[in-house]
Amino acid sequence: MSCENFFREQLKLRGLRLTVQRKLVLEALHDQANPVSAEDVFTLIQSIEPSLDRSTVYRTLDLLKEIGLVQEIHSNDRQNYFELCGTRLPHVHMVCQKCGGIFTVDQNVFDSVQIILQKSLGFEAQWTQMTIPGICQGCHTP
Amino acid sequence: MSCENFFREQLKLRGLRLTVQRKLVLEALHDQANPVSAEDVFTLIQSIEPSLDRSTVYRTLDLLKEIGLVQEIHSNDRQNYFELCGTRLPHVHMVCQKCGGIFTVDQNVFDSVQIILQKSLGFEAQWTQMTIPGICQGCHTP
DNA sequence: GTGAGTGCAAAGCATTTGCACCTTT
DNA sequence: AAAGGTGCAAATGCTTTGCACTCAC
Repeated sequence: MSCENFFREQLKLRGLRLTVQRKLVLEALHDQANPVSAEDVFTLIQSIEPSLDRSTVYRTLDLLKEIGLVQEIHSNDRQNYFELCGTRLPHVHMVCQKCGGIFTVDQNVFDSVQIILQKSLGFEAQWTQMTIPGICQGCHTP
Repeated sequence: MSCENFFREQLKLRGLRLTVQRKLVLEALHDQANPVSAEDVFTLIQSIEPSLDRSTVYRTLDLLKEIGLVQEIHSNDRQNYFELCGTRLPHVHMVCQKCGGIFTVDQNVFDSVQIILQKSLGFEAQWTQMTIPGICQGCHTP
């Protein structure tokens, strides 16, 4: 797992340590196809290491974010989601407001809008860090 | 104030009532140039009507959202923001991840992307219900 | 051995809810 | 009079924090 080596390296760089808990969080994220909430990560690890605490999950997600291994996705439901980055090309998430289904599109779909925002406002949009709400095909015609 | 008439009309349509509190919330929003948090609304009204409760603010904002007079903006700080939108065309919000500044663009900027998502995935995106994270001009070159 | 990291419990904070009383219609 | 609306207080849910103990280095 190249992620883990990179993580270890970055930790050493900062005088931090690679613990069992940190490995578990990284692994849990690595196994997911879709973004997961902190609670999801917590639950996933529960079965392997029941003693792990929620606060450790939060602290580790924060750390991973800082290092740049993890992206936080701001959703419109209360909680935020996390995703290991680097495994795929940058992509944008959509969430169906009815069924909760998650869909993705390639970031380049937004290239034209990106340029408009850039030129008109000087705003550099970060598409990969958000979730587009909407209604999916299945829920649209029930 | 045409907002209030529209509000009154929509309330009647649903068998709901126009109360002093609801008028105050609408008024408070009407006076703001920029989006405000629920707490802001609460504070603004405090000086006029100190007995008004936070929960009433939340309930009223919810109601106004449902009616379509108010748009909710999901920011990156903890709290969300609200904005009266009956007076303008539907618009999309952007939040600077550094300074927290809120910017807006007209919804039609997204027309082309809307069609792409629609045709390729059958996904009907709801642009006005999301917030685009990014870096604003001011924070980009400090 | 030393300081970073953890679990635990408690605190924060924005928001929501249950309920008895009040007010609009 | 009836039903919707409000204030109050308590609860909720996600997240953060303080602290003493533990463990990676």
